[in-house]
Amino acid sequence: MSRKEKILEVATELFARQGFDATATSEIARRAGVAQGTVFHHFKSKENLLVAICDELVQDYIRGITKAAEGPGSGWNALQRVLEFSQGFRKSRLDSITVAFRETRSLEKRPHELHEHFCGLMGRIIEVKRRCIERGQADGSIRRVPAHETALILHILLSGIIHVETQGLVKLPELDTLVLDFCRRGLSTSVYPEERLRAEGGG
Amino acid sequence: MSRKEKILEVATELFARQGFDATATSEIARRAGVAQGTVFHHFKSKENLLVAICDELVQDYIRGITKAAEGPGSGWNALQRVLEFSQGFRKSRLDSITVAFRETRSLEKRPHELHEHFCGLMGRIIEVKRRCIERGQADGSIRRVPAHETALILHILLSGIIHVETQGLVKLPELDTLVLDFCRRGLSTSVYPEERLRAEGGG
Amino acid sequence: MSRKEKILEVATELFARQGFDATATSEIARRAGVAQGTVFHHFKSKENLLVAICDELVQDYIRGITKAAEGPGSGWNALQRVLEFSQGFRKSRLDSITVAFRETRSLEKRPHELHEHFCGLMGRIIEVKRRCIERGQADGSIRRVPAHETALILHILLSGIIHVETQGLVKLPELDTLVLDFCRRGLSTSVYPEERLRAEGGG
Amino acid sequence: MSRKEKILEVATELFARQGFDATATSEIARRAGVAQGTVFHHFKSKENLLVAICDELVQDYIRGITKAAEGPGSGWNALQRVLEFSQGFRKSRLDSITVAFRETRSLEKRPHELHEHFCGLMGRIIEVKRRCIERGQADGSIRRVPAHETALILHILLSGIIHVETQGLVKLPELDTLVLDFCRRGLSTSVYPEERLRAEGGG
DNA sequence: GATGAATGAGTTTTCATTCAT
DNA sequence: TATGAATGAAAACTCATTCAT
Repeated sequence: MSRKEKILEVATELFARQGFDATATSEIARRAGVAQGTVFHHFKSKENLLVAICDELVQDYIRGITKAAEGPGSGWNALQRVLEFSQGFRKSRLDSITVAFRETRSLEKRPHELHEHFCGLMGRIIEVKRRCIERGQADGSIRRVPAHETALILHILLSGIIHVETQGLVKLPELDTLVLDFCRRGLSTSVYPEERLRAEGGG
Repeated sequence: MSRKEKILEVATELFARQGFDATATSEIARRAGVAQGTVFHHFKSKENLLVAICDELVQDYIRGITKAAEGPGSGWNALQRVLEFSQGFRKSRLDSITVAFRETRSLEKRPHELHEHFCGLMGRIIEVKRRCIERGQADGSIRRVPAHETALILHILLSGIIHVETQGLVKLPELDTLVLDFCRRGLSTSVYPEERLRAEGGG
Repeated sequence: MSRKEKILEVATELFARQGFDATATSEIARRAGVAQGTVFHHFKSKENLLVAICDELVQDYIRGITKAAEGPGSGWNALQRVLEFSQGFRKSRLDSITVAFRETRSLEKRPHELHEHFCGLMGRIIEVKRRCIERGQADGSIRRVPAHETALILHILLSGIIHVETQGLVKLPELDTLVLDFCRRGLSTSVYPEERLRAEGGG
Repeated sequence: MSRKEKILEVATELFARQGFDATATSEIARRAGVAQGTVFHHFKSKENLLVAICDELVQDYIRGITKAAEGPGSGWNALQRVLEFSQGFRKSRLDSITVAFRETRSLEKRPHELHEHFCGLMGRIIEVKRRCIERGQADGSIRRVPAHETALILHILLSGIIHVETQGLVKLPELDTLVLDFCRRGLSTSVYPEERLRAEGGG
C-alpha cells in the first residue's frame, strides 16, 4: 500500500471513530507512520482528505447500483438488486459511510463547487432508482406511484438506516428482509408472501 | 425571556446554521447580548448547551407522540396521528432537530451516563410506535408484522427524511402524503385508495 | 462557629490540600455552606483569607514560644522548651502551617506593607530564640556561639523540617529527640548523654 | 543555544522571580523570542517545563554530591565536602533551586509516576549522605548516631536554608562556616576548634 | 518526495470580584 | 448581613498549515 493510501485508510478509521473535527492531522500522520508534512504533501488540506474519502465512496456506490440496475429481469427485480447491493455496501464500507454521513456538514460549509459536485452525485443515485421504478412500471412489476418521489423515499429509507445505525442510540437488529418486504408491499404489484399463504390456505 | 433562554435560543440557531464545532461560545454570547462568562454561568460547558437543546427537543417529541398515540380510534388511526405529528414537529422545530441530528455524535463521545440517557429516550420513542402497531394488530387495523422491527423501520423512515433534508444535498419536495401512503400500504389492512378505485372502477 | 470562622476553617483545609491558586473561592463558599458573595463580605479578597490564616498562625506561634521562653530554669532549658513547643505546634497546626509555608510566595508579591508586616513577625520569632541563647550564655548553659546567627540556624532547622514534611517527597520518621540531641550537642555546654555513658562506663 | 534551551532558561528565570502560576506561557514565549506555539511544541505542557527544570537540577545535584562523597579521606571529610558542595550549588543555581523549592507542590498534584520519580531522586540524595555517615562511623571520624535519621537532619538543614532564603522574610547573613561548625559539633568525633583553643589556652 | 520545527490565530474555560436585591 | 447572577480579563492549549532542508 502506498503512503497515500495508508494515510487515507488511517484517516477513514479515525474520522469514523472520533469525528472529523476531533481528529488531528498530526494523529493521522503518527498512526500512518509518516511525518505530518507528508499528509499535506499528498492532500493539500485536511478537508481534502474528507473529500477524497467521500468521493471514492460515492463513486463506488454509484458504480455498484448502476451495475445492479442494469441486470436482467423485471424493473422490480432490478430495484430489488439495487436495494440488496445497498445493504451489502453499507456493511462492507461502514467506516467510510459513517464518515460520509456524519461529516457531510463539513463539506457543505465552504466551497460552493464542492457542494454542487456532491449534489450532482446524489442526483445520479436517485436517478438510478427512479429508472428502475419507471422500468418496473413499464413492465407492470411496480405500482403506478410517482417515480421520482418514490425513489426519494427509498433513498430516505436507506439513509435512515445508516443514520440510525451510526447515531448509535438505537440498537438495530438485522432488518434487511423486513425492509425489503416493506418496500415490496409498498411498490411491487405481486402478491405478498403472507397474503399468498392466506389466500392459498383459505383464511 | 430570561438570559438563559435567550442564550439557548441563540445557540440553537447558530448550531443549526454553522454546526456545533464551528460555533464559538464567544459568538453565542455576543449575539445573545451577554458576557461570555454568563454562558458558562448558566451552562457549565459548551457541551451542556447541546445537551439542553437535545434534551428539551426529545422530551417535547415524546410528549407529543405519546399524546397522539393515546387518542381514540383504531391502532392504525393512532399510528397515523403519530406519523402526522412527527411530520409537523419536524417542520416546527427545524433548528433544534437539525442540531440534534447532526451533533449527536458530540454527545456520544464522553459521558457514559449521558449516552444512556439518550438511548433511553430513543427507546421510549420506539416503544410508543410499537404499541400503536400492537394495538392495531389487536383490533385488526394493522397487518401481522413484527411490531418492534416495524416500529424501527418507521423510526428509520422519519429519521431518514430529516437526515436527507438537513444534509442538504438532495432537494426534497413535500413527501408527507406519499410517505403516509407508503406506510399504509406497508402496514394497514385496509384497501389502498388506488386499488379501491381500480376495484370499484373495474380495472 | 460563626460563618466567618467556618469559611476560614474550610479555606485552611482546602489551601493546605490543593494549594492557594488551585482553590476557587466558589469552592470555599460551597463547602462552607454559604454564598460566594458571603466570602467576600467577610474577607475583602481571596488574598485576605490567606493573610488571615497566616497571621493568626504566626501570632499564636509567637505567643507560644514567648511563654515557653519566659519559664524558669537555665537559658538552655528555656531554649529546649521553645524547641519542644515548636515541634508540638507543628503537629497540632499542620494545615495552617502547610499553607503558610507553601503560599508565602503569594504574599510577598503585591503589598509592600504586608511583606514588612510578616518580616517583622519573623524577626520577633528569631528574637525570642536569640534571647534564650543569650540568657543561656549568661548563665553558662549555652556555648559561646554567635547568638543571632545561631538563632537563625535553629529557625532554619525547624523550617526545614516543615518544608521537607510538607513537600512530601521524603518520608520523615519521628525526629524530635534526635533534633533535640543535635541541638544539644551543637549548643549546650552539658555533657552529651552518650558521652556521659562512655565516660562513666569507662570506654 | 537552541530555541528549546532558550525557552528553558527564560522559564527558569521567570518562574523563580514570579512563581509558576503567576507566569504566563505567553510571557515565556515573548521573552524567549519565539511563538507561543513553539513552547508547546518543545514542552507538551507548562507543567513539563517545570519538570524539566527540576529534573535537570536534581540530577546535577546528585552527580555533584556523589562525586564529592567519593573523594579521599575520612567519612567526615567526605561529608564535609558534600556539605560544602551543597552550599556552593545553592549559590550557583539559585534560580532553579528557588523554582524547585517553591513549586514542587505543583508537581505533586497530578501524575503519580512523576511524584514517585522525584521521591526516588530525593531518596538517592539522602542515601549519599547516609553513606558518608556510615563510612565515618566505620573509620571513627563520625559519632555513633543513627545514620539514616542523621542524614535526614542534614537534608533538613540544607533545605531549611534554601527555604528561609527563598521565602524572603528573614535576611540571612553568610552562615556557611557556622552551619559547618554546627554539624561538626553534632557529628564529628574530633575536638571542636573553640574547645581545642580553650583546652590549649587552659580556660 | 519527505520531513518536522515553527507558527499564531482561535477556542474553551476559569475565577476573583462586583452589585442590585 | 447575605445572596448569587453577571462580568470580562486572562490563561493554557490545539492545530492546520507552511517552508527550509
